[in-house]
Amino acid sequence: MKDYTQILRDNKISPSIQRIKILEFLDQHRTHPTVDEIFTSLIPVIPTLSKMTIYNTLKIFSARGIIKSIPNSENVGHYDFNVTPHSHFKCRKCKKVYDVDVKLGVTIGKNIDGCKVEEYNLILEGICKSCID
Amino acid sequence: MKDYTQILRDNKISPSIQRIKILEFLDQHRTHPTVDEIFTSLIPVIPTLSKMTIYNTLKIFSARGIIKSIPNSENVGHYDFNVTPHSHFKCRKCKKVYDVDVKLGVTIGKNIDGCKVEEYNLILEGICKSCID
DNA sequence: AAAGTATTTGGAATTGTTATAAAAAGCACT
DNA sequence: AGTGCTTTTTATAACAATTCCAAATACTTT
Repeated sequence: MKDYTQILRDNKISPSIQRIKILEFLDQHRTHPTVDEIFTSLIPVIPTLSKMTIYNTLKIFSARGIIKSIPNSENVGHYDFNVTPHSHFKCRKCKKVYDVDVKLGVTIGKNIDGCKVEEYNLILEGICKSCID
Repeated sequence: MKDYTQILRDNKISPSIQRIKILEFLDQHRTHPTVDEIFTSLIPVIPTLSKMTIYNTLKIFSARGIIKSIPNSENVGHYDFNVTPHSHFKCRKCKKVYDVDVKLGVTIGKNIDGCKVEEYNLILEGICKSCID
């Protein structure tokens, strides 16, 4: 079990129970949860939890680079504990999202067409292994 | 000037004035407009236009592959007339979005980890050429 | 012209997010 | 332990994007 309190302290974020639980949840659910999913999962643990706290917390975490929000086409925020460069494959059948590693013609920090790349997000869509069979 | 009526007919979509104008607008504004932007631009042209029509139309166009919606992190739909494989670079300073061409380790139709890739969206973020200077 | 189908429209409902201000919790100091 | 101060959480209201729905309009076919 990771020391989430320490992760927060390392990032100069005071480790409230809410923040610890949200971080723990994101670490243990790498399915890119939404605010709503986090809320319904944690409300039994912290019965007074408000969605506002989750929004605030996720914003702080993102700003500190502990997590990142991932772009999508459904107009709902999705969050990822995994901040190391990687890509996502979304299955159009089962709707699951997989982490994949794809070679890119760019790297963080490098330039392209004179533009400095600080981050990238690659989202692949199609039919996943288990749905093809 | 392109024949938007014909494009619609080719895709078995009956060419109403609303649909023609929306398609024309997307073709002539490659800045990935939102529903709101389309609405405020077209309301002088079609004074009775409703946003609902735009939502409907964009959904039909996307389903037919005439346009595509592009993923983002702001929870607002953005649409692109350009459906050929290409990537986007978003400047964190001026907020402009540029079309860029980046080499990918995947291609549409090919497989990765046993998954069939039907589409990809690569969004780069950073500082653009003109903002670096 | 009439009937039937497709499209558009306006308004209400829903959903995700943000703003705000009060309540609660945490902390330092005596 | 109690007072003041700051931070965090909470509930409520406001807001924005989207969807739902039913009526109105336009378009076809006869």
